[in-house]
Amino acid sequence: MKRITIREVSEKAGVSTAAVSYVLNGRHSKVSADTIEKVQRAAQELNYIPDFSARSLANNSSKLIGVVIPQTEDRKQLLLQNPFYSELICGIESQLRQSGYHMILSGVEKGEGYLDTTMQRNLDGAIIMGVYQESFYDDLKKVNMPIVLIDSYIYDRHFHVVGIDDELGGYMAVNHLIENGHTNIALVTGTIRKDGVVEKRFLGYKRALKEAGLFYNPDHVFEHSVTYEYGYEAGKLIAAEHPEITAVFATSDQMAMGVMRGVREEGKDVPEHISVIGFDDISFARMSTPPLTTVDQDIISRGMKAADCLLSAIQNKGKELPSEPTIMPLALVARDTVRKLQ
Amino acid sequence: MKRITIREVSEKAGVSTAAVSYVLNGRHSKVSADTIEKVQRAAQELNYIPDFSARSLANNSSKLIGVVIPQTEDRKQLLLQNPFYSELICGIESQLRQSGYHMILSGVEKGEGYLDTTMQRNLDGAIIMGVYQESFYDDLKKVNMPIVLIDSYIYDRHFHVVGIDDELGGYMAVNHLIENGHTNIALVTGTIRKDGVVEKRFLGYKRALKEAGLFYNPDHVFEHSVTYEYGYEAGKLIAAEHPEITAVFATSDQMAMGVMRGVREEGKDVPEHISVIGFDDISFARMSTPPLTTVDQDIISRGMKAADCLLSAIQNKGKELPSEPTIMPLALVARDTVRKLQ
DNA sequence: TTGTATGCGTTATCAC
DNA sequence: GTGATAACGCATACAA
Repeated sequence: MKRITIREVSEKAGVSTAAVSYVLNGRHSKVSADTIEKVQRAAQELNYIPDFSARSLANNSSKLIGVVIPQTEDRKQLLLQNPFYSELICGIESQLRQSGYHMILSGVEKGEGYLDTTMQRNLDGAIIMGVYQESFYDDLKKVNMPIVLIDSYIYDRHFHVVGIDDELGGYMAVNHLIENGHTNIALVTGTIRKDGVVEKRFLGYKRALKEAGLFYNPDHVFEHSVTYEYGYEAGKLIAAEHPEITAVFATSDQMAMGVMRGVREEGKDVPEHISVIGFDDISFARMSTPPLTTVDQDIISRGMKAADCLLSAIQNKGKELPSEPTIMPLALVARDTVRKLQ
Repeated sequence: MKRITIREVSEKAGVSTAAVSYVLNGRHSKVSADTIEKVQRAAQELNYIPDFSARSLANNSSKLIGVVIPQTEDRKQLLLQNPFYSELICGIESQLRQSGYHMILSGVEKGEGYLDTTMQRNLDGAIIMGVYQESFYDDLKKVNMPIVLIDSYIYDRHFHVVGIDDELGGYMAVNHLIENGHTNIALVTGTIRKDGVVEKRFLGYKRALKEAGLFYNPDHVFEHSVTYEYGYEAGKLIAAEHPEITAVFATSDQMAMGVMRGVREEGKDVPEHISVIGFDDISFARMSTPPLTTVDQDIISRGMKAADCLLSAIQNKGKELPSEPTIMPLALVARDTVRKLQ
C-alpha cells in the first residue's frame, strides 16, 4: 500500500505543504478558513495518514510510551502471568490509545538498562512497574522525560508515583481478621525489602496487632517469594505445625490461594479451621474456592491513573508537576474465606 | 540527555558518516579494518545510540511489531485479564526483544481499523490474536507486511497461522472423560461460530462421542459467552436440573472454574458428583480447587513460535513462506477434577 | 495568510 | 575504500 505524503495532499489541495501541516496540527490561526476546508477534504479523499517516524524526527516527540514490567528470574519472560500486571496494562493501554499514544511493552535486560530503548525510540515518557536496582533509576534520571512509577516508594523529584497506602492496606486486612475474633494471625509474604510495598504491608500488620493489644510473634511471619508455590508451602506448615494460628494474611492473592491449598492438603479447611485474607483483588480472587476475602485495589483504575499522570506531565513539559505521590483508594472485600470466631 | 548523532561519531573517528553507517550495520566489505576499528571505538566512547525514527524514515523499516489483542465489549479495555492472552504476550515479547524488535501492544477500535496504526508506525509486521470482522482482515491484506494470526482458521496466503488442532483437543478432552467411564457429558462453551476455535472443539466433542458409540444430545450443550460467569450459570443448571450428567467439558479453563463453582453451589461436588475438564491450561488451572484437569496447549511456546514465524517472514521478505499453518502440540494434563466412574 | 527552504538522523547513491 | 550528498516525510522559521 503506497504511502500518501503531505506533499501529495498539498498538491491536491493546491496549497503548500506548510499549510497542510498547519491545518493538520490545528494551527488554525495561521491559515484561512478556505484553506482549512480544502486541505481537510484533500486529506480525507487521499486517506492521508501521517508518518510518525518523520514526525518524531522533526518534533522530537514520538507519541510512544515505554511500559516496563518485571521479568521472571529464570527465563527472560515478562511477569505478565501475574494478573496484577496484566490488569495494570489494561488500564494504561486504554488511556494511552484514547489520547493517540502507543505503548511499547517490554521487560528490561539485566545488564543493558533501559536507556538504549529510551533513546532509540525517542520515548515521550515511561511507566515503570516493580522495583529494580539503583542503577536502573539512575539511568532513568538521565533521560529527560516524564516517568511514572508504580509499586515503588522511591520519592524523587524525577519521578511521579501512583501508589496505594500499603501500610493501611495491611492494617485493614489484619484488622478485619481481628474484628472477626482472630488473635493468632500469621503473615505470609514475599521478601520484605526496605522501602518495598511488602514492608509497608508488614508494618500495617504489626500496627493492627499492636492497636488490638496483641503480641507480635516473629515465628508467625512466613517470608519468601511472592508465588502460589510458596503460599502452598506456608499453608502446609501453618496447618501442620501451628495449631494456634487461626488466620493468615497473605500479601498477595496468589499467595493466599496457595495458602488455602496447603491448608487443605493438611486436612484442614478454609475458613472452618483457618481464615485467609489476600491482597490486590485480582480477577481470579472471586473465582477461587471459596471466593477469597481480600483487600481490593482497583488495579485497572490505577493503571489508568498512571497513564493520565504521565500524559499530563508530558503536556505540561517544563512546568513541575506536584511531586506528591497519587494515592489510590483501598477497599476491603469480604467474601468467604474469613470466619467469625465463636 | 543529549543525543549523540552519527555525525559526531564520524568526526571523532575522523571518517565520513557513511563509513560509520557501514560499520555499524555490518557492511564490513565496504570498509577497511582500520576504519572499523576507529569507528567502533568512537561509537563506544561516545556511547552512541542510533535513532530508530531516523532509521525508519530512511529504511522504511521500524523494528516495530504490532501486537493486537481483543478488547472487552463494554469498556474499551484489552482482554488481558484473560491469562491466555497474557501468556501469549509473554512468549511473543521475549522472542521479539531478543531479536532487537519492540512490540506495540494495543487493542483495535471498532470503527477505525488497524490500518492507521500500521501506517503511522511503519510496522514491520503484526501478530493478531482473536477473531475479528471481515473488513479488518481486508485492511490487513492491503498493507504489505507479514502477519501472523493466532486463534484463527482463516487460511489465506496473506497470513501465517500459528494454531493448535482444536478439534483434536476437544476430542482428547471428551475421550479422557469417556475413558473414565462417563457417558453423559455436557459441553459448556462460548458461542459456536463458523470456523472459530470453539466450533472445532465442539466437533471434537461430537467425534469422541460418536466413536464411543454414545448419543449426541443437543440438550447437553450449554453455549453462551467465554466467561467465568457463564460457566457458573451452566454449572448450576447442570447440577440442579440434569442429574444424568456426570461430566462436563468446558472449552476454556475459566469457564471450567465457573462450572465448578456453580456445581458446588447446588450442593454437589467436583469430582465426586460431577467431573470437569477444561481447555488451555492457563497458569491458574493448577491453582484451582481442586486442581483442574485440562487440555494443555503450551501457550507461551505458542507465543514464541508466532514471533519466530513473523521474524523469519520479515527476514525472508519477498520469498514466500510455506502457507501451511504451524500446529502446536497438545497434551492432556490429568489433575483432580475427573473421577473414574465405578 | 501563504509558500519556500531547511533541519531532524540515517541510509543509499554516487562519484572519487 | 571513501566521502559528499540526496533522499525519507514532516514541521517550522522566515521571507514574501
